Amino acid sequence: MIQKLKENYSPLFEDALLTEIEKIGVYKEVAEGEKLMEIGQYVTAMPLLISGAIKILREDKDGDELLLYFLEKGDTCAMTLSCCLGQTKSEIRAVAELDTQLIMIPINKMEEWTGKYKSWRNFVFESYHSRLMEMLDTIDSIAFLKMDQRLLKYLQDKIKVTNDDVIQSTHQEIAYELHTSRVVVSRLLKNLENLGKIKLNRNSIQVISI
Amino acid sequence: MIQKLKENYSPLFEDALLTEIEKIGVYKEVAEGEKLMEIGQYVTAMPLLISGAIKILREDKDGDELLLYFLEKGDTCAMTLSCCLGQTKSEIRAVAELDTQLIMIPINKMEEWTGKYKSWRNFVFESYHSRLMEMLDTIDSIAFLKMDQRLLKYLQDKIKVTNDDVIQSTHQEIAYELHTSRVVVSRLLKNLENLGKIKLNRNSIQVISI
DNA sequence: TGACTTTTGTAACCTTTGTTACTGCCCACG
DNA sequence: CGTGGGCAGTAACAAAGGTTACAAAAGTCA
Repeated sequence: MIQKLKENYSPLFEDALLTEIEKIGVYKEVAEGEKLMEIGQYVTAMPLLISGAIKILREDKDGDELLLYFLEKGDTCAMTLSCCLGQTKSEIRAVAELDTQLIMIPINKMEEWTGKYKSWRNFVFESYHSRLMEMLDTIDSIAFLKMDQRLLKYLQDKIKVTNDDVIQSTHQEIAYELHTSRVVVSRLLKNLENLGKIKLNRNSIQVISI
Repeated sequence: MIQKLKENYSPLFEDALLTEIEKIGVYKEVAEGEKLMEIGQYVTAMPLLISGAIKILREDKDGDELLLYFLEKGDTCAMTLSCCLGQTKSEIRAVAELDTQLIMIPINKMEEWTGKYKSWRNFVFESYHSRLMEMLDTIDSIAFLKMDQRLLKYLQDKIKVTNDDVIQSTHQEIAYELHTSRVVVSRLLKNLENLGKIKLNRNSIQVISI
């Protein structure tokens, strides 16, 4: 664990902090598709990502979903931070997008470390900053873009995060994450295929050039 | 200034911090409609709101606007915080919604105070939390609600922030903030009037019951 | 193989939202 | 007092996206 920790967080954290993380943090692996956090659940630990990716989803009262953003290695979940400190319930759902390795830090260390370690403080602020920027980006997409543009952006984000130009998703799954209907996604994907930007197959989409 | 500061932040901040703020902070008044921050501008100070309200707007590359949320007394701007620490440019526009009193803190104090004062740290985290929650709320609105619901929510937020059930806005101004067209706003407002929820007048909307 | 399920393609239609165009109204100001 | 500019009402139309329905293709499994 300490090995992987250092690979990802070593220039960032001072040694004393790394040692503390090693002592207190709990190493965990989650498989693709596994749920890490559900809406309304109490938050007891915050994750530091070592590898893989986690998608963060929002849901409204009718059960309609929307993908907010992805977390990748070196990231942590600002929502979790936020909820920890406020002792409130989670506002989001977190699902592993890939097989993921992470270290869980119990929340009671949060307050202590933010006082004690400057590097931790910077990390936490940096995380908040990143997440705010990602939320802004999400808002830009849903407010200013039409569905075809949003879909394109979705495909781009997906291949970036999985590092694979073949996307293993059904149209229905994409529709959920963009909060639209399967028929609309199929329609727009077919357009993209006709433009030669993608190649459609059952359960997968090969991205050619977008 | 110290008077007003204490009224709003006294239970929150320890005395030593209040004294520092008094020494270093710059008291400022901005009139309704005045611009406090423009997109792309560098951030050199963060505001602590004493009274009034500030609206935070996002703009896309075509100049289309969207209202993100309001800041009120006791609030500070997490975007500013965020930008300060990262030394980056502002991603948002800030405009006074009402006549507003605030104290500007130079950003170089940020890092120092977050290390030194626990109460400041909590305040900053609390601010990030609030702003993240407001961003989530904004996302919910634009992703899950139809325009009529969004308009209703807009009117509710507006009367809450101004503490006045008469809204002094033109349909065009509302259209900008919701990122839609004037005709659509007029249409939906007329519906609300027919339902007896509001009374329309030139340059103002009287909210009766929503 | 054959029955069944899941996924995708597509047409037809509806609703919501955006656009254009024109009208009348109110108000400020010369 | 009249005229010009900003504001609001409305109709007619266009475009985007959502819904329903159905069929075909692909996979699954007994």
